[in-house]
Amino acid sequence: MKKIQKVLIAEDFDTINISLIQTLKSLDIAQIDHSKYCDDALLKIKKSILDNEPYDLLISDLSFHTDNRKVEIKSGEELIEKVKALVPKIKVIAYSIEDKSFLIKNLFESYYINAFVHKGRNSLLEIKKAIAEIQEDKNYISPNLQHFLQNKLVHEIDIYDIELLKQLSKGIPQEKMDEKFRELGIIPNSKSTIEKRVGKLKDYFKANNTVHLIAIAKDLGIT
Amino acid sequence: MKKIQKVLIAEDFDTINISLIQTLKSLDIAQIDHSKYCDDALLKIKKSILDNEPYDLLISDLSFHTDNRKVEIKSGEELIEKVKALVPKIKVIAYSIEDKSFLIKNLFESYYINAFVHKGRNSLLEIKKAIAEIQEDKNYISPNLQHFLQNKLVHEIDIYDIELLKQLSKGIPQEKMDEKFRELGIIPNSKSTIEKRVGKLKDYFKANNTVHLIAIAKDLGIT
DNA sequence: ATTCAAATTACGGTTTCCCGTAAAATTTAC
DNA sequence: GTAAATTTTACGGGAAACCGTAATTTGAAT
Repeated sequence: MKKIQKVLIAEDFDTINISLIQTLKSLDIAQIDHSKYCDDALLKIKKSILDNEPYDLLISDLSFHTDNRKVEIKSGEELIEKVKALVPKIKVIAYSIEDKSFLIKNLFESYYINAFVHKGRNSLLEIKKAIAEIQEDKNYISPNLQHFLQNKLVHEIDIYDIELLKQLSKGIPQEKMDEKFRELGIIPNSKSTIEKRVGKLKDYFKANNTVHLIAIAKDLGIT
Repeated sequence: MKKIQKVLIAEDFDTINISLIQTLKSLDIAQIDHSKYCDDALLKIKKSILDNEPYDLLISDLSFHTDNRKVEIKSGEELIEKVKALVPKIKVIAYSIEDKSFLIKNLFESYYINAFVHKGRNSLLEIKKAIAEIQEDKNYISPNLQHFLQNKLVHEIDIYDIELLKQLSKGIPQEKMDEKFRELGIIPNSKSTIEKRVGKLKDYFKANNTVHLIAIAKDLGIT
């Protein structure tokens, strides 16, 4: 219930940075910093801890373009994970164009983000709303994506299924998946079981074939 | 060689609109309008012609989110095509996150855009440069994408390939693709050619199999 | 019109995928 | 501890994908 006074923005686009900063200023936030690279953002977070002036809020994009600069942290998810590990109390708004249900649900459930704001036509207004909600210790998600959170589908696939989909989308043929799973120490790993699981997933996602299945999984952000 | 005085921005994100407008103002551009929907943008263009005060420049995004509003024009490409047909003299800057070589090449070659600015960490500076170049009647393309224009590989992926990838990711099996293509009036459509094209794509994208291929295509945003 | 190159189509053989059934192993229930 | 149920594994046959080669058609050049 503490007022948010110190905010860090992690976002690579200059255009978006400018507007976000402007918006945050209009909310009378005392200190607003920004980084165009995840690595920079993490450094700022670390420094703020050493200075004993931690950030109250991180607003982070999820995808960052690569350029000639070598970076350690490539995605917003990684950044969020590391930041939350360092400063569990920090609030996080994911601010992204992504609209994959699995991905968003996972951000809330595994990374404990506090808000997901969908980049769009009125997202600045939503950023303001999200900050207001967070100050009340509530979570926020853009209205057009809210239905993702009560979507049961996501619960019914487990880590095994996700690993299977990931390996398939990395090009491991179903035929060789038993070897791969043995290599990774995943059980069960017989050809037959793997075959059946793939079949179940196709059934579940109403996919005509494995190619279709992977296309669907990609759309949902599972892989 | 005429100074650009009247500009229309077509861009759905509020954040980006604000920054673009701010940047254009700093260039002393007399009139700056913007639309969050392509349809609106086209209407503004039409009105400007009727008023005999046509726009000198259109800065357009390529992809627009759909929301509950019903729209006629769904993409920046369509908008650009229609606008250039109405006002051949108008200059166009495509301002997008896209970095697909075939797409960009096609914008210059088929739609005669005058600049392609890649949304990124310093894109506002690039917008300024692009406008300066356009006023000298030159074209502009973001430095990190310049190699696309002389890249021969670009020719190796065309609309046919993209359609093929789309149908595969929609669940049409390769085996039945010949029927589907005949249905869609796409030629060539023999099993053999389709098989060879899929093979070429796998080769090109270094995919182990079709499942892998579609995963890669999804990641690249081709489908 | 003729020739030549390139693109398209046809086709056969091999591998992988797909689907059902049944045996073996593991878990659950009592 | 045993029986039943569930899960895992094995296997066989048909379908689709994969791969090379060769025949045919198309298109461009002259």
